[in-house]
Amino acid sequence: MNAKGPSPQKSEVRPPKAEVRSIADLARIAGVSVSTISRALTGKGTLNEKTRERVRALADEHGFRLNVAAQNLRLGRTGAIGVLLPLGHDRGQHLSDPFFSAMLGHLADELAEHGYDLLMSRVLPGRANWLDDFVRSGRTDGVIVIGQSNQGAVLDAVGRHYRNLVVWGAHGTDLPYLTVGTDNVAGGALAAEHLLARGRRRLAFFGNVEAPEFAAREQGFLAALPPDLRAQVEIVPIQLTPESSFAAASAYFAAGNRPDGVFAASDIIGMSIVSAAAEQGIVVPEAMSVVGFDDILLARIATPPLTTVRQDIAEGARRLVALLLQRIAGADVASVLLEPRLVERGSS
Amino acid sequence: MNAKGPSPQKSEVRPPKAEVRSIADLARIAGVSVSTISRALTGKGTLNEKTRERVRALADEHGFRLNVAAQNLRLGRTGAIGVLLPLGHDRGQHLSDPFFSAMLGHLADELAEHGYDLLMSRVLPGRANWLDDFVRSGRTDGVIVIGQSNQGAVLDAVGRHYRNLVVWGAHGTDLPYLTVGTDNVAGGALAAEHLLARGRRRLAFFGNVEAPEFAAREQGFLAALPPDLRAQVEIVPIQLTPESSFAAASAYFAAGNRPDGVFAASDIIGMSIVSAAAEQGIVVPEAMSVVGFDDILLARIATPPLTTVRQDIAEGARRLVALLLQRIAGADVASVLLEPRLVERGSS
DNA sequence: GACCTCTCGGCAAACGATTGCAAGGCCAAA
DNA sequence: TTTGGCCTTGCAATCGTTTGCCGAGAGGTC
Repeated sequence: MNAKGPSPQKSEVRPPKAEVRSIADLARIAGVSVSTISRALTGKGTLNEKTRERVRALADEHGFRLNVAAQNLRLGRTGAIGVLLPLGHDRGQHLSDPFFSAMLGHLADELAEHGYDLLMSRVLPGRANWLDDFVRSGRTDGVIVIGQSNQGAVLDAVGRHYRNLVVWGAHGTDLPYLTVGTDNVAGGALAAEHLLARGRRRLAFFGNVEAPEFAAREQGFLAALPPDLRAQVEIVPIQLTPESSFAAASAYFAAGNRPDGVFAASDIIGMSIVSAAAEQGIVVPEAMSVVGFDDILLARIATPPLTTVRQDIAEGARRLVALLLQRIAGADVASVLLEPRLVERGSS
Repeated sequence: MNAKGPSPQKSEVRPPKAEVRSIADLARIAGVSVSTISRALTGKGTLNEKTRERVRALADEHGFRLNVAAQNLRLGRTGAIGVLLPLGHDRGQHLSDPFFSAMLGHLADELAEHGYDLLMSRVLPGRANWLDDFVRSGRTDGVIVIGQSNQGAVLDAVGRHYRNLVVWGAHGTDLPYLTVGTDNVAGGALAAEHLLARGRRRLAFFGNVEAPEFAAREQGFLAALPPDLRAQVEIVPIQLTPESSFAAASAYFAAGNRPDGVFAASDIIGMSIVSAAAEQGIVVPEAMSVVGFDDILLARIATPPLTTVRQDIAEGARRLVALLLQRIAGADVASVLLEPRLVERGSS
């Protein structure tokens, strides 16, 4: 149990001396009024430096911290930002995709840096009011939705009367809410150009085009192909979970389909394809090139390492938070479109 | 933008009629007192059914929802559970492991099912008081810590005076806090037995033994080996991130080491090893068997699919939440130890 | 018609903080 | 000694709910 890494530094963790639950309790002990305590602990207002020090020491001694809930109620804010993941018809579906969890991690860091808590909520299916309900409950000062999924209508409706809403996803025209997202059309084009440059001609696209993000990737992919090839591209509808995408890919190859170049709408789908292909004796990259999308951390340690269209998740998270906080502050801000980048690895 | 999947069902999302911010506003409009509004909307207390319906309709009409913050303040609770991930000296480190994100997703579901929000917080390194501070701020009704990491001392100190604390991790004796975790020693033994059964004799363990979870896996692994083999096992210290584990594995193989059986302390490490081995021309599973730990979703779609010691994450999340809520309710509960299971796949 | 019993809904005090306003203390200048 | 000004700190209202207590009617019975 000996700490070897980051070890305890500042002060010791110690048990409280007496039960001090509110500033009123502390005021009694200190022999001052509650306002003095408040001013001492928040640092707001003017107060004699000695008094402030004395109160702070006393608070420390009793292990007292201001109650954030009460503070927030009084200040008319919550100090928390909601992060919502729509489309969870399968438990764990979205979070199973490392892209989402990476995004979540970066959002947590970024929000923490700005003093906000991150209130996470998976959205259960079927409730049309999920977003409206969440917003109205007043639990957070703003909302970040990761992925438009097929919930465009809901986002539109809420975005029209609720301003503190930022969505990760495709950049539509005239959306009533802010978006931050990768240029999926450009990303699809990158994949197409790369497969063409590798001499691939029998092409396939694997992805679920119900979601606007994926639809844009497909569209960009097709648009960048010469017309004769474009007409022959096979579109394989596929779900996001590893199991179902693996199963679909297996079935596809087992049916005798033999494309020589595949663009997968996500890295997870890409890895499923590689794995399914291997089982059918199709060797990647010799017999078939596979290009993914996202550049999740695991893409590098896949076997073979996955060529992919990289989205800068960290930058995305930074922009999402920045935009939202500016909007909360009342600033006038615009949506952001990030440029994707092709990362060539062993799978193509 | 046409919704195809779960489509809007119940009521329409609509803008509010007038500015109704508090039950006082609504009371004025309805011509009743605030208590009546409260009773109508919460369903608590007795109220004429007709009045209740009338108030509810009016609230709906104006898009009014009770302010959760105020409600919680009054009720002396927060309605939120904190989920903390310690040891984040590398941004995104822990969340990059699908194990953590899967756990997080299941926790979110499980908590939502019990009416709690999930307040997520990555813990920044170096602050010895991180947990104490968080607990004292009163932002949540309870805390779930995912992974003991090297923070045993901190957990001990806080656990002694704060009861609503549950930790995912190793099951120590006489810990002052509740734990839910897999029997890591048994898991290590499963891996050892499996490698022995495959006829492997030149064994290696890859993992970071600073964390008690991993140390227990190593210990169980070693204990299950015959003494002569045990003495020859190579212990390769390795970090959790994909990049660093891949780099370490690469260096290890490049140095000419050629074990024929490897036990990796996590699936991510296992996949890194397979990938690094492939680069050096070591064929898995023919020349070397690899066994991972966790059974993350991706283990199935790895190439080759990864043999691994499965932890039941969903069950773990369920137990974590159940234990915490029982404890919050004042019940007397005990820590839980889950049995791991070996899942044989192509990598061994 | 008087009295009792219910049922319904209003009053007001909490929950734990923040903050505008003003009172009191202190010091220096007159 | 008086007065004015500044610095420090206290008073009390407020944020939006919940809920114990109690009064006012309604309805029933004799």
